[in-house]
Amino acid sequence: MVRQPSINAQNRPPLSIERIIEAALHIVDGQGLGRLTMRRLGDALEVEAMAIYHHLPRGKEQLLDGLVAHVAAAPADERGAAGWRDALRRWSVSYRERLLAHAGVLPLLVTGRNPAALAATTASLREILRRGGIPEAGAAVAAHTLLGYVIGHTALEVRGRAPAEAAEGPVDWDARFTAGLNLVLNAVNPG
Amino acid sequence: MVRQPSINAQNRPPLSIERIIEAALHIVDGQGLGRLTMRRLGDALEVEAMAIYHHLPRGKEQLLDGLVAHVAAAPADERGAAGWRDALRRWSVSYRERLLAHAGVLPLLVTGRNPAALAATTASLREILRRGGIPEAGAAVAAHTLLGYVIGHTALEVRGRAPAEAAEGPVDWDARFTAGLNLVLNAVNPG
DNA sequence: ACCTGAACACCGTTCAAGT
DNA sequence: ACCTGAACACCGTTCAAGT
Repeated sequence: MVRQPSINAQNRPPLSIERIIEAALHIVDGQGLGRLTMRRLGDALEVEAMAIYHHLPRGKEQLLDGLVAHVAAAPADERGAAGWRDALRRWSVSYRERLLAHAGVLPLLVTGRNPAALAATTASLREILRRGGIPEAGAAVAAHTLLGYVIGHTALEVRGRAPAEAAEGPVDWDARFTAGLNLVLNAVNPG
Repeated sequence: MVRQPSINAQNRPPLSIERIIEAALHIVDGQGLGRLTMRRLGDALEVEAMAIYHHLPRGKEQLLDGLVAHVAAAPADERGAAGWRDALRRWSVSYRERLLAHAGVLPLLVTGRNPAALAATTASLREILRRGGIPEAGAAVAAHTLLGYVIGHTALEVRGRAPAEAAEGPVDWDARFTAGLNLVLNAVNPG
């Protein structure tokens, strides 16, 4: 008699850290961070939850670290920038877009978790500033000021898009971000 | 025979929302957000966990909303400010101090949760700007730019204070914050 | 090497009951 | 009115076992 392997086991791509992170991000984007559980993640991957531990020995902590790395550390897009000032602008715009696209992981970003991921982000900003000839001390301040603004303003947007911004009417958040970005870019690089 | 009420029930201050929030904040500050559970909170209040629901019918959601309100919405200290520009500075410094003192609730701040709390915060900033004679449109941008910077930079600090900021040596975060704040304040109010 | 199944110690929350 | 105790449906994780 020919062996008949179990239906689910055949021709399935093997589990990998990449596929796990991808599936987790999909759950967070679609249902929120609170609904990301190991069991649900296992379901999404058509696997028992416990199989995940074989690839992420540190369990859920490692999973969340991976989400932070995936969202925060990937290089922001600055293609086609006209000079380094424009590169700063494009970098900020595309970094904000990614944060908004994965707003569910924002709470993980403001934790001590995975500090290396954000170090990589600031490093890429400092590289742009270095190209502009900004001295090292000023570049360190400029990078944190700009990144701080982008992250903080995005956080305000996430809260502001929720109902009941009593103080003012509905806000055009894209325009608001751009206006603030202009102020910060001018401050970081006057003249 | 004289009635003997149970030992625990006598002369205990009755549970109140204020005492509950206070105890919850104490747990978060001391042990982190992840260790704030209804059962542990009950222990801290010398009460069964289920008693808390009598005061917070919406349960843990309402508890977290209360933490956000307590940390984010309280007015920042600007006493003794020499003019409104100095008031903006003092406001920012004291708001950052409070965020750092309760860094464990930062993740709750970057959620859609309790948007009214942050609306109150921006309103207090706009009041200072109004006193400075800044026109309404500019004040709206300035308030979000400044608050965005303060929140975002504080988030960077929380991550940066964790080990392994590979790119640069140990950072003087107080000085870094002040330097960036100077840039932003200048941008928000040139001249 | 990779995955499963049962088990353990926890969660948040409901609900009937006590005082 | 305020709190308790038992119960329910879930968690993350360990560990022995399967293939």
